[in-house]
Amino acid sequence: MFRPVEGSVSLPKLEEEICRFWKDRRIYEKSLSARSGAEEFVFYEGPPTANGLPHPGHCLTRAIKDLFPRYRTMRGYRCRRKAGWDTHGLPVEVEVCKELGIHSKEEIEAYGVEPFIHKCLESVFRYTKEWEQLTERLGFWIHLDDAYVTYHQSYVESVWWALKNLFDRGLLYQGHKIVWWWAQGGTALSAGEVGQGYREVADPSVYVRFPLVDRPDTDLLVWTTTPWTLPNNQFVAVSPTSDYAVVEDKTLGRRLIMAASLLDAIKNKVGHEYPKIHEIISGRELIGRRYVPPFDYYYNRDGSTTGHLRIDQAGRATRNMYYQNDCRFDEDRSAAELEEEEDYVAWRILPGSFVTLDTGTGLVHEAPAFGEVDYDVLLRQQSLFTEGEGPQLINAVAADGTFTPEAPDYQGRWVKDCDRDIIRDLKDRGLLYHQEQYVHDYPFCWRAEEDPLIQYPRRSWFISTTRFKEKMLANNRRINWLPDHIRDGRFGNFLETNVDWALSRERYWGTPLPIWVCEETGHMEAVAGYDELLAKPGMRGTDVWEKARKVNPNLPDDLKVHKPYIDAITYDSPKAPGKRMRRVSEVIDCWFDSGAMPFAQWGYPAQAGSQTHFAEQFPADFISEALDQTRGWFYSLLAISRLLFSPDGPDGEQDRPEVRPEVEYPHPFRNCIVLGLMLGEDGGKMSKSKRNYREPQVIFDRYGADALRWYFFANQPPWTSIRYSEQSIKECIPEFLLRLWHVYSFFVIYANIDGFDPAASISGDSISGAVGQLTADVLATGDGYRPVSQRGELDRWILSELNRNAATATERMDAYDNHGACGQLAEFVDALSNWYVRRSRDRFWSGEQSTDKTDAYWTLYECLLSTCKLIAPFVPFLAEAIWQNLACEAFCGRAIESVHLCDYPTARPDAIDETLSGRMAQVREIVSLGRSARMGAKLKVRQPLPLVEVVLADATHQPWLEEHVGLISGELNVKRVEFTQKADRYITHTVLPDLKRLGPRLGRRLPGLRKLLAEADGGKLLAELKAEGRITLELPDGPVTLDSADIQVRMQAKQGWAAAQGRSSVVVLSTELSDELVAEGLARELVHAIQNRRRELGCEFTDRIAVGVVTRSGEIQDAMGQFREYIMRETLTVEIGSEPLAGSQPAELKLAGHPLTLYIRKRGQNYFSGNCRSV
RNA sequence: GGGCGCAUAGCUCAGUUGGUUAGAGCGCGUCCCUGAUAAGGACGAGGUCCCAAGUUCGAGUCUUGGUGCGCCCA
Repeated sequence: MFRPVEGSVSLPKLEEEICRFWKDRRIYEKSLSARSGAEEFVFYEGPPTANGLPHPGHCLTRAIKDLFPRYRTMRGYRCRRKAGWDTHGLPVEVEVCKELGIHSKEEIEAYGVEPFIHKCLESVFRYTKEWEQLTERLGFWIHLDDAYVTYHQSYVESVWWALKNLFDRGLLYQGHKIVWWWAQGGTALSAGEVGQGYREVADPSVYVRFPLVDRPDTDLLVWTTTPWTLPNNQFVAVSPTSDYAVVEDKTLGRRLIMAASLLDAIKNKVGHEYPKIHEIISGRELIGRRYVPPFDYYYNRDGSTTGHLRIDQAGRATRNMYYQNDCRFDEDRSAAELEEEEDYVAWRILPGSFVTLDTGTGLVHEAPAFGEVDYDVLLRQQSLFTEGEGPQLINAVAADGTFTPEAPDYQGRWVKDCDRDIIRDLKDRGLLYHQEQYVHDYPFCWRAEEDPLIQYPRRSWFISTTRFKEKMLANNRRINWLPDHIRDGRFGNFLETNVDWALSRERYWGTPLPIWVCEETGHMEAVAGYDELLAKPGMRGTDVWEKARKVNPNLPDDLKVHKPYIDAITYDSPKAPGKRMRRVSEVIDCWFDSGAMPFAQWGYPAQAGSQTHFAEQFPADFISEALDQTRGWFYSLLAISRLLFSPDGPDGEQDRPEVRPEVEYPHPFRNCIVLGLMLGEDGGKMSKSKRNYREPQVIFDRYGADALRWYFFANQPPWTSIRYSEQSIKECIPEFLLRLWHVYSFFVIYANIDGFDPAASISGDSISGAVGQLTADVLATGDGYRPVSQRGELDRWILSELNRNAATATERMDAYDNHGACGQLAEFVDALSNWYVRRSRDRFWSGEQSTDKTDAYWTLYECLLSTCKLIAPFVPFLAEAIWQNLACEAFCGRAIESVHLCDYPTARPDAIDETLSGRMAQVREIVSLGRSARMGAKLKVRQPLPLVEVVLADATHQPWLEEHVGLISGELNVKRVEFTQKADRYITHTVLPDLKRLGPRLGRRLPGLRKLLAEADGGKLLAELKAEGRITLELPDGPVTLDSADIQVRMQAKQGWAAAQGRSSVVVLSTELSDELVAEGLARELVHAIQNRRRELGCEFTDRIAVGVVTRSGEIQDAMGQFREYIMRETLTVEIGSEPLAGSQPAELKLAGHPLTLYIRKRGQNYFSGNCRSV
């Protein structure tokens, strides 16, 4: 006996029970231990931050992260899943600041760094409980107890190890980074914060003359909207591919150079006459020309300074780089001359691909200190000179936003306030050509609304990633990205434009940058561990941590490697006796933390066992996150891995520290599913305040986790940006989950009625009686189990479908295509429910215990068991629920205790019968057409018809079909099915060309042939083809000969028949009704009415009834007479009469227009026993 | 401004190497079934495959341009 299945199932309730079951029985752990020694399938968890509540997007990520490990485990791999938490970073600090009602760094320092990071720590784990609950409820199996945590000492030390490696190899260096700077607050703002503060403002827009050095009568006309940056001018950039005009300004009496296309616009603005254009020259020709900048603070000193140019490997001096690959070389110089080759360091014209010609003059003022693009220009220039001889960054502005003594005229004044005076000064000196207001968006501090931000250089630490660009690209090319356009698109492009990784952050809550500097000499050392630090000579400062610990004994030990405690630790400088080594103040970008997880999750290399763990779990086979991680985690993983774990370093690296393991590309991940972003129900961004999505917990409570999972997996490929839809989640239930559930419930009902009990006859192994996974081999030992080849067509067909689907689902899942796999599974469940069970119902109802019936049970049982396994990775709860009943409970614990410990079903090729699939598809088409024809003729299925005639386009399967007309006649309620070849009375034939074949052969003659065939008499052509084996058609440009493979025949039903046409057949109904057929139809109507009444009266399946039908209709009386037994059998009627029944409520009805009164009375159940159908 | 992606039925989405009649679910309409039953099923209506040009015998599919939307970066 199987445990009876409740008809209306509450999936959420069921799932919660299964959650408990998995936990109690430690099924996840068992799924791992069962695979000990097996090949590893390596999964990396990208660590989420638990300082906010999880939303539906996180559910998608976590669902996908669960699916493939589950699947691979069932496929025989061992897949460890270590959870992780990202704990550092600015977002955490911002949350805490919000909480404390503070904002600036000064306020944080006033509050105290120590209590501040305690708050950060608290905040990071605020929602851990919610995250863990969600993880478990969603069925995401992962080791939460064993999670790696980025602030833990072992993790931090692992990150330090990596940084020390980079530092010692010269790949970690200090440089400048241009940031959006809030001068009044003394802090840089993150991109997100800057984005919030844009406002439209009017700034001065000035056109300034920069005289050329070699042509003192000619000026560059330069445009800028930040006059205050002019004292720091270092270069002028032009567009090398555009034309520039040299014009005479009559009013001024000088020549001006400006973009040719802007000439008119400028002339109109200024109102000057330009009587003559002297010359049109390309921007390229301007490059290298020197000019005199408007302020001489630096020019006085360095205006004539030159530096040696760098000699490249080909022995060429490179100067004035136009573009990356478009340099000017001095080819005809000798080596000695090249060594001497020099150029002026600054105040030259340079190429700039960023120069646009929509506004301004086409000549752009460059002040590298105050613009990111400008700064890149400086870096590029520096790279052209021998180390140390190129242009240096000049900066006459202090961090508080005031001019330094280097600009004595404006010293001590806020830069923006100086705009007016600078303009006046230019005017006085005659350099100002034109001035106006320029309205544009400019960022302000989101906290102090009156403070404009400025771009400003800050000392910062960088990792030399650009030196690995080609190597990262090579690695990237080997990664299997899904969708694959990420590889060469978004991610590849990002790598192509790689800039050195700005690693340091002037913040508080993060992994401290492990670099100690000598206070005297500036000598620097990287430290890879806390113990290493303690062992340094003259180490002092651990007392700060010890004191804190005494005050608060609950402080986690891990905090000691964080600010402010780590900052207190100093040691003796090896370079200057008596001086101290002190840590730099910065923490690092938290993306470095998460990108280090492949090794840092194990505390590699210091932690015991980490070497082995790392070697076994690197690289990952599979990772998945959403698209927004392209420049985040995906990049940090790849960059760090490439810098550390490949044998070849950057060009020129020598004596590189040994690192193991060194791994072939791709690493650190081989397959990566990039998930689409999830939108709210309204198509907008998901937002808590807009309430445009339903919280995951509500979804779990209403529909369950399987519904949500199936919605994610089956509705679209995972990289689609989906619009989250509660309705769609809900619909997954009837479309898939409930459909399967009903098949399962149907099986259990009838198996119990018929006493189908596989456990009774399957003994399992001789000692324990274990039956394991109840594979087909095990089932084959059961009573009455017959080889599939001996069973009927329907059974063979569904088992063929089962195996076909197992094969395809496996193939799809191996290719990381969950959407394709789900399509297959849904199709199978549909076939099982809507064709196999539907067409087999009679077999299960039949009274006697026949072989055919037993076959049906074994077939359906096997299908259900295999389906459980097939769907287990997708909808683990439903799969488990069915498995528990059909396998575990039925076999009283002799079966394997969870479906998730089973092997994924593999297809048995011998069970797949493609021919049978094709035939059954044809049967289903015929039935569908038959129904369509019935609809057209308004003949309901209850009315039996004498005959249906089927015209097949291709008679190959006809003999088989003739043997299986029962499927058709049963479904269509017709007495006879005939296949006819002489179908001319019903149909006309159209002959169509096979385009795929004829297209290449006929080319442009094809349209002519198509026209000819469309107009021809199809029947005649076919007759000719049959007689001759080919047909020849006369086209205007010559004859064309076609054989049977060149054409396709389409049939069309003629008017006047109850017919319907499909791709391969036409179905014609015979609509002549004999009296007997009409009577039978009436009998079925009566059965229908009685059954309805039974339901209304609340009869059980097995209840027997007495029926009274009172009617004056002779037709109904006749039908009752003729089909008395049929009616009684179908409705479990033990007495039927034409009189009212005492004590029963009469029901007034109309049957096909005939009025009648129906009386029904329940009878005792003890008349019969056993199967209610076997009357 | 640059990069990437998306645009197919009222809605949410599929659409395999270009091929004859572009599909599914929901919703809608008509109906069937009523012993899987607070389910299930069939049939039908509904499409300028965003627009334009090109390649081709043939384009939802390939190319180019445009429009709209999204994301990332400036």
